[in-house]
Amino acid sequence: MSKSITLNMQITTGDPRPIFKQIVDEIRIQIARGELPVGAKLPSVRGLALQLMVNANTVAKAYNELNNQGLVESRQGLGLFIAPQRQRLSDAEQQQKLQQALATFVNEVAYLDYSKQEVVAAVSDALHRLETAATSNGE
Amino acid sequence: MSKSITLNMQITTGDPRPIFKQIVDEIRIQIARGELPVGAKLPSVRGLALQLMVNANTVAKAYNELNNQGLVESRQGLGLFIAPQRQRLSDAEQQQKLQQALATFVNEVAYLDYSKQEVVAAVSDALHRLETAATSNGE
Amino acid sequence: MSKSITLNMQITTGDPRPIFKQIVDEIRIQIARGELPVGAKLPSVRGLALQLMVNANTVAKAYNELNNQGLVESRQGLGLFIAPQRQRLSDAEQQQKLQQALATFVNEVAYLDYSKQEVVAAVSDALHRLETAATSNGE
Amino acid sequence: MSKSITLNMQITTGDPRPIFKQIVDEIRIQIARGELPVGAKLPSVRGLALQLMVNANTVAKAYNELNNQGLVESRQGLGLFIAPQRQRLSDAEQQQKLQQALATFVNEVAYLDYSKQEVVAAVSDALHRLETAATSNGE
DNA sequence: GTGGTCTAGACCACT
DNA sequence: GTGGTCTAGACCACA
Repeated sequence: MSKSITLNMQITTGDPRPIFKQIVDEIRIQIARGELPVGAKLPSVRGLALQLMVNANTVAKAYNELNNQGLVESRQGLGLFIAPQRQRLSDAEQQQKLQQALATFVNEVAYLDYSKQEVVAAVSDALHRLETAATSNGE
Repeated sequence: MSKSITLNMQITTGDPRPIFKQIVDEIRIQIARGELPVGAKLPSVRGLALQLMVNANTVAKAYNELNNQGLVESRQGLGLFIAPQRQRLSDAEQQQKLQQALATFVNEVAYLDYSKQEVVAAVSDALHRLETAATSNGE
Repeated sequence: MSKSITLNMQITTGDPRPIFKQIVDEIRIQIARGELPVGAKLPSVRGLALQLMVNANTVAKAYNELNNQGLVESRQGLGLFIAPQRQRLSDAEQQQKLQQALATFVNEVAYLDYSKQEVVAAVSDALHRLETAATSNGE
Repeated sequence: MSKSITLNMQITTGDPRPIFKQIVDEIRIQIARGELPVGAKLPSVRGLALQLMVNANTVAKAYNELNNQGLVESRQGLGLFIAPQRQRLSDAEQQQKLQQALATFVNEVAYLDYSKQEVVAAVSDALHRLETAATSNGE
């Protein structure tokens, strides 16, 4: 029996994203960072639901989403496991996702009293914080 | 009687933003760019609803939002007008909006296969395009 | 206000497919046949749930699936609409789906006492029946 | 004591079929091909479980299924043996199995961009490959 | 024990 | 009224 990884994450109630999306995003990021190695077993639906104090269906929905995206694969009766890489998103899709996120962001920020430089700097900062977060709490 | 400005915009159905938000954003941006001068009269709710082919309630909601934010002001029985500048958003509020948008953006982009540099460059580009768009189609 | 199309379909309890999958498949087939024209409005979640005597969440799950696959797009507060075509599945994906279905089928049939000819004839028949079903009840 | 045959097979994790079904199918096919002669002794539950690296209960379930279908028979304390032919499935049952498999297959393929001819050809191919596979690796 | 499906009923944002 | 999300609790197939 292979033991599940423990996910360290938590739900933010102030977050505009629905709970299941927060879970999806967090796991996706941890996979991208390499914190969740291929073949690792995710916590059980019920287990993660308990940990996050969320309904099991909500976790199941998140897991289902990850499954659809090919990031994770379920083995019947055993659980969910991090899937081997294979091209997870085509270049075109990635490009589209980026443009999409970019548009939303710019629309949200355009009318604020910040100069282009200030905004770019803020983005750079935020990305930097994200990268270093991995090393600081990962171990 | 002062004639209403004609708003130069259109609704995108593929857009993840709700319709009323698209309207709010567009007007906000046009104000920020100076395309809508202080004191200018906005189209009537019904007029804009017709022009954009959306429900009148939706336009009303957008106008209401703009009113709450102090960007426009209603004069009894006359319509909505672009409000004079005065500090429209406190520094704290601006800061919060930026952080909020930043978080959403980063969450959306983190797991894509782009380097920090690429993302920052893309943001810079997008902001640049926005600025120059103002001068090119503004007149 | 655009009126919804009425879907003529029904849930089969003997079917090994879960209910939501039956709904997805049926709508997918009707789209493929051209019975549901681009831009047509699907029945509301609650409406179809009533019609099929199924829980609303189940219909919602089916609609969600169709949405993910890009066959349908939701307009906030208005409903679900048949999406314009754009390449819905890459050739490689289609090929893979076919091979997948083929494998399952062959595995199910291989040990039965039918000759290759009989099986092929049966498949041909089944496909033929499917095609003609469109014209007979579609109008 | 008669020595068990060694089964020539392996479990595929990507396969949508549950593991026990993969075992059942594989053995069924090998019987149909005549690779497993009547009276031959199957590996023990534990033995096959070890070989395939799956849970013993899973193998037991597969064996149980084969037993129910009359393809194998257990001799008290000796093990499982390939049963003599006698009519293993009634015509009606065979017919039903075929129709069932057909329906699933057609539902899966109907909305793909393949012509009837292409699908039929693909089926014919797949069946052909199956038959020839028997002679090539059977010895 | 695992995930997957379904029901019932509630709340929310948007139109 | 529309879809989307969440909770609670049930049942099923699989390992």
